[in-house]
Amino acid sequence: MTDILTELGWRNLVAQHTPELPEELAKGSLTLYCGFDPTAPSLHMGNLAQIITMSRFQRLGHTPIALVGGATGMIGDPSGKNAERTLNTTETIREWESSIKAQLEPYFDFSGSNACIMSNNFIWTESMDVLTYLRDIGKHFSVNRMLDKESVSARLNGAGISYTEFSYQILQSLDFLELYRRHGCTLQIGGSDQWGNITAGTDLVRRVEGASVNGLTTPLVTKADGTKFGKTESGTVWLDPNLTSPYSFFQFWVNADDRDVDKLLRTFTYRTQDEIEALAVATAERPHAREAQRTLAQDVTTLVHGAHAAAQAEAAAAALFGRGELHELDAATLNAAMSEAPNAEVSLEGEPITVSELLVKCELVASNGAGRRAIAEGGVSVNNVKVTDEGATISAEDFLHGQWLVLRRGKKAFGGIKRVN
RNA sequence: GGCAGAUUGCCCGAGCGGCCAAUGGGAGCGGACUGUAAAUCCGUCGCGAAAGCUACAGUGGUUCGAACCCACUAUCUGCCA
Repeated sequence: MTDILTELGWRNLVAQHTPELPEELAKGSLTLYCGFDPTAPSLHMGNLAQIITMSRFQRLGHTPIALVGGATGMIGDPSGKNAERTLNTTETIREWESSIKAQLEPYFDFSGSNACIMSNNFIWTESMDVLTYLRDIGKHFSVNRMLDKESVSARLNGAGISYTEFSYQILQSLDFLELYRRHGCTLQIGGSDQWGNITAGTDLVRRVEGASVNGLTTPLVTKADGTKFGKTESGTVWLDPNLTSPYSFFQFWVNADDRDVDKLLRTFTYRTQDEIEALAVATAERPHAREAQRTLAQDVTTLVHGAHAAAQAEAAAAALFGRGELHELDAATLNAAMSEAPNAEVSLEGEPITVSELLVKCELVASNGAGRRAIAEGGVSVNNVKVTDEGATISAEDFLHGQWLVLRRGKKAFGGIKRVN
């Protein structure tokens, strides 16, 4: 069986690890954890990278603990933030907590000898009193060392930091200690921005329990063009299908830059080294075929949204971007494809409706004026036929199979208009 | 606490009584070129079909007329305590 460090190594997924980690791993399977704070209603791409990393450990026999940060999420991690965060209300956090817990579950195996454990740091912090916190935990932290952490020092030289956020590293360290005591957890993983918090935890466990525990971080996923990974023009790419549709999710991966696709395959898929190297060759030799991007999109969409949704998203993309005539699509395929794309319903009664109004309806443009402009620029087509008249209207005959109108803006943005009468 | 300065459209940043919906850059969007890529070039970029409307931190004022002048409020930044 491959060992995990070799596996993570060829995938370029190791940024840093504690020196004793290889030795510890050589002894056999261990229990590890990664925390997910409820700072939003859904997890996103950055979290997915950690989830997958953890599941790679589980596949190789280690026991993962998925920790929901019900407590830490109430404090706010200063790492990577240049200003104090606004605290969310307790009710909001409790809500996000449960949706994130549900979101994490499908990625892990909850049976067998190394079944995944779900936990929540709220369990051990909720009833802890201030004096216990200060005497039993706080006593082990040197403020001098806390100030040295990058996440804190950056803020001291900038916008400042509240005592609340300053304490974040203590709470996260407490998690490691509790998980060590409760489940024998000896490894924490996270993104490279978590290194400071992780080592704070290994220090605490050493001081309190005299035990040697480890940390490992993965490199932050970056993009070749310097923009932030996991974002599109319309914002964060979420794992929740209600926030980011499976179609958009699929498109996000299909559109990956050639320069990034190899790294993304290594990070986000379970493909073997041979497969990924073959895809890199394919990209170099036949870039227009986009085999690597297609594989990536297919794999990750299947992982997150299931095989059915992935197939639908791909079929929709094939229908919309394909060379084939839209008129030749059968009703079922068309219906499936259109349901995936942003769509709106329209009634043909009353005033004839203009194409630019329809563009607004399915949110392809921000305003009527922008719609007319887009048409004037030659960037709009209905059923793959370019619209030339700014004031163009549509009629019953335009609807494919009597029910769908395929709106396209530019090359990549599609929208469906469904006739309801 | 005192003194000085700042606050402009998604972001940065000009404008400093009429010619300002506001120069420039970035992002975004469209087109050409392509491979649902990158780079490049061109165009576009408050709302409205238009008349016009809403905007230059907020509120009030001066003026025929204000993003620009005045007062107060809020926030931020320096300098002095």
